[in-house]
Amino acid sequence: MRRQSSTNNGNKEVAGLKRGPWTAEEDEILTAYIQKHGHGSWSALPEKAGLRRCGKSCRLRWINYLRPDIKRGKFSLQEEQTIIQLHALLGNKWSAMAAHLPKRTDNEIKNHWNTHLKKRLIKLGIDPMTHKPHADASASRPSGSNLSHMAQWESARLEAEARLVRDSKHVVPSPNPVLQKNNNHLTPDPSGLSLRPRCLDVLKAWQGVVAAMFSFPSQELESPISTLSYSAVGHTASGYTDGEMGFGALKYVEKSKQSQDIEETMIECDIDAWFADSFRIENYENIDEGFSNALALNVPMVCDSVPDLVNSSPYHSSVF
DNA sequence: AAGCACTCCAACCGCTTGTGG
DNA sequence: TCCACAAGCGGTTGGAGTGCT
Repeated sequence: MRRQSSTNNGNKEVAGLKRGPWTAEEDEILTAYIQKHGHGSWSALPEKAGLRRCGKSCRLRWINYLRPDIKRGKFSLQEEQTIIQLHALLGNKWSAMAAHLPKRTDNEIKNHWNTHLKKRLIKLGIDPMTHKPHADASASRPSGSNLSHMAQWESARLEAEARLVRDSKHVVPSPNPVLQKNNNHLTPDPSGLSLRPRCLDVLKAWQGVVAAMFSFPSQELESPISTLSYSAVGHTASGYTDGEMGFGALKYVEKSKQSQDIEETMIECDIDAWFADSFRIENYENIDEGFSNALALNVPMVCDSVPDLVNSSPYHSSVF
């Protein structure tokens, strides 16, 4: 099943090192060793643990498969929504996205994007890279206006990433020795057990922008498949009254459990409808500009405020 | 049942980045 | 500053699984 390079013999051994699929026995050995000793130096681990694998392979196996805090299986609707939002903001920064999706690995998110979400967007005529309708992209020569928006967007993104890098250097050292060495990285700790890195609060900015875009009456917002209904609250024409980029300007009201259950079933059956509903063409042109503005307004970039996007508040965004 | 086409994802590779001497 | 090594990251792909004819 596994990839075979031209320089090896598939699942056979090269220089005494085994490659290819992991056996249950190998998994057991690796898991037992890490649980007892921690991974320490990955390059030294295989020999210490008695595995005939390279350290890199052990690391990948642990991070992407064996870690006890990994959630496996089907992605929920909320998770998919989050991934799409994050991808629109971050691009192919899978590890950064994984930091916002608890218990999901960058590899898993990447795979899900490439095999499911990307295809659905394409199917709906949305460019998965720009997150804009293909009607715009198909022109292949963006208008001056679009170029301007794209430039603003990219500029804002680069600025945000630079800020992220700066902020990440001030992470409080973790008491976990495993974390200390890597505490200035964007990714979760290698053992994947505790650290949620300081990270860009991009989603909050995004949600603020989206909230601003969808300031029309609630019935227009409501997706036929949404599990929530929204109502504009405290949102004035001149700005936001709650002091947080309009993020709190929309309140969502949970429907009855019964109707929620029914609609969750509908979601399973009509995911494409959700996509279509989520990407209203008429509003798309404003997203990039709005996000730039959000950054210009100095939206607080405190990661801790979004510690757990999926679990803490499933439906932040009025888009979704 | 057999053959084919397609999907999905675990695992690899190569490059980049961080760290220590 | 330079170099070597380790770790992290994103892109890619082989092959098992599944569905269709």
